[in-house]
Amino acid sequence: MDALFQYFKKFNPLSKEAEKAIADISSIVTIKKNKDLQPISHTCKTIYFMKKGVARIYYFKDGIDITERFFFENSIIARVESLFTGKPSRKAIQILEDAEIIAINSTQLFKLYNTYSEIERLFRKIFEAAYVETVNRIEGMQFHSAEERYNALLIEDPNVLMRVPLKYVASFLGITQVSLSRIRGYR
Amino acid sequence: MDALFQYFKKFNPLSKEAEKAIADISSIVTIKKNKDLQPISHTCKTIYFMKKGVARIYYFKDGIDITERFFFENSIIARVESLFTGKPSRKAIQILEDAEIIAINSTQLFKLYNTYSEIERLFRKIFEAAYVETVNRIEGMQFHSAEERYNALLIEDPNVLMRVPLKYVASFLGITQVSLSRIRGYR
DNA sequence: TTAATGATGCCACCTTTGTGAAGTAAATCT
DNA sequence: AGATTTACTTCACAAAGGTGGCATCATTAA
Repeated sequence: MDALFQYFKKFNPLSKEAEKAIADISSIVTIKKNKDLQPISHTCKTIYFMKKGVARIYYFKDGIDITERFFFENSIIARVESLFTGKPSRKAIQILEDAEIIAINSTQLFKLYNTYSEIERLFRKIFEAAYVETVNRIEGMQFHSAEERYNALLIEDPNVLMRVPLKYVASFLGITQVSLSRIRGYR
Repeated sequence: MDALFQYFKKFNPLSKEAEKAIADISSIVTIKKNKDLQPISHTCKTIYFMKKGVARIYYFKDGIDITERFFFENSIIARVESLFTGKPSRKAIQILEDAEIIAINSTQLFKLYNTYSEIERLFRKIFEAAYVETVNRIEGMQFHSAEERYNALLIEDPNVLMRVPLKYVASFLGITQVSLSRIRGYR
């Protein structure tokens, strides 16, 4: 649980009581490669913290598997389009490397917001930062060729290319596996 | 100011005092078409509410003007990648139709978060909703042809095509003006 | 260990989109 | 109103990326 509180400190330090309140509504999940942590069409009621392992959020568009994004150690995993709307998600979370994950019950967490405004503030800041990342990603997608997007990934997040099958990387970049292979071939 | 509080009600109703506190740090701006409400490379310290008019966020990539998104009546305008990080923004806000805008001083607003947790909650919810919209937009960009993206825009946000010059729509869709013209030609 | 499956790379061919150039229409400015 | 700029469209050509097929190598399962 310590890794989680260390992570929180970067956003908003918590009192001991607040940490305990979060610990009380959390549990540790270990899950094997290729399993779905959460399946498609379930409503997201859990916020996850990746202690160890790799995961991705994916969905199907016209029958094709598309990766929305990847998650590595020390990051928060959530399908926000379900978590914040209460609607079922069309997306699933899949484990790509045997993982150890902390699961926080979001229904209870949101109740804690009423008692501990420091917790509400913490998660406000966490999701503000995630929002900024997402806005920046749109910029990357809007006017760059596949090759430029690949090279950017190579520099900014080499983890992805070392720990994740290329077929998932391709759809993440918005291209087919063939195009990705072609681009990598340019060397 | 009333339009703003009406808008807030959809997210988190405020007490009269909280409304007054926000009114005290806000001002009304009227600004003409084609003017920049905020220029590139300024750090964003204002959250805007569009009462009347149209605006866009844009930036330059390799010397080319790219539109990130549009804003119409009854929406919050902010360059979050600057607002939430304190860094200067590479983006500007430009007015596309004579506008009447409410400007909220964000430095003072963030201070109000300490006194009025209802205000912190309100803006948490506003930006959570904006975050969800942004995540959904990535989905639209990841695996659709330019023609599909155009048709989706035609259905979901016809305002854009009726009130905004096509050259701005093109870069918003991630294509050139020539491609957009070609697609529209298919009729 | 062998079979089966999955991941990757590569080829030929075709479709979509970008580029540069040019023309027309509409808006804006004295 | 006339001049100038801006918006939009079109064309011919080039480049990028998708499709279907197939070969190879690595991983997993029996």
